Amino acid sequence: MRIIFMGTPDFAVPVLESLITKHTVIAVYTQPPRPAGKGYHLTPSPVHQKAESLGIPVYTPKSLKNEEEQKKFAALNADAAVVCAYGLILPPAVLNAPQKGCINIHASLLPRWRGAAPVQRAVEAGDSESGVTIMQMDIGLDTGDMLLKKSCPITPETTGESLHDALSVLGAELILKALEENPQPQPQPAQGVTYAEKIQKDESLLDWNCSADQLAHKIMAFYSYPATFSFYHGERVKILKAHATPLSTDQAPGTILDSNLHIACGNGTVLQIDFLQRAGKKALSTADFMQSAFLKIGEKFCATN
RNA sequence: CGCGGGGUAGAGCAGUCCGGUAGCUUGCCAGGCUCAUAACCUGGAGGUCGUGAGGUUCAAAUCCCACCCCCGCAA
Repeated sequence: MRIIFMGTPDFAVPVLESLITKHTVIAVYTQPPRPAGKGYHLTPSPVHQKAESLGIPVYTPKSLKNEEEQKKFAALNADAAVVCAYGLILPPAVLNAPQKGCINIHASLLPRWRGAAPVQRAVEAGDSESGVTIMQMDIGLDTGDMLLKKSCPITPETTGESLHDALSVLGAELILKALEENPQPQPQPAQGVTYAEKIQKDESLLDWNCSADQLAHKIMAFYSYPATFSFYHGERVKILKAHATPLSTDQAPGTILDSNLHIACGNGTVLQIDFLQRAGKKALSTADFMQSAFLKIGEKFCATN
């Protein structure tokens, strides 16, 4: 089939790679290059870079709301458009242009976690499974009829990053299957709808009054990006990985209980930090980190500097 | 030219301002002791101090120059 691919971040790259093995990708739509990285240089998106290296024409409109872009899109005369974490809203004129419409790869088991950050929200909520849904796009936010679905377990070791990578691969497989098998579209259930809000910057700051379970979920969900953090003697420390323990304590939340970095949390629960990083330093395991005398037992992490 | 921190033993760091024997903690090896709450004692191995037959100097981890790499913020 002649396919237009629309995607932007790393997550979408395996999907593009997968598509070109069975189909003709006639154009790639992606977000315009943005300033990024230490030098603040304009950086093309991961999908942009991959498409260029594959010699596929790349389009980077700021919006698809104007008629001119919509005509350009329609003129490509595609059989279908595959959309994966593109980052722009598709107006009806675009949704209806390809013969088979626009097909979306969404990183959750819909209708749970519609929206921007389904991967992190699933881990943060402590879900025991996540997955990928292939759906026929309609005007709503991730409300289209479902074509295929496949689940993937979430364990205490699952991070936002590891789930992201797993679902990315899963999505790349499923989209081929969907295009090949033409499954019957099924409406999403009305029950069980939740929305995955975009991750806000201030969410990364840990509140030690939460339970160890909640904190562990959030810490793992936010790894490796944007990563959670706390303050210790005014210095910013990223808490990268942790797990809840069955222990309990009467120490104040945030207190460092021992050299294994057991930390007192809300309601006397205890969290163990496994992986952390000082500002400007490398990320270290707890064992390595504690070789320096930086953190002292009995002192505490704070939510402010 | 967005702002900033860093590269010294396997790991984590001090030393750099103010040049003068390469230090600390931990890990590792050997021996001792016989121990809970990071066990302890003694001994030992282990380093081109990111790179440059660079510059300055009697002397450079330290001062100057160029380059490479890692990371925090911000996006």
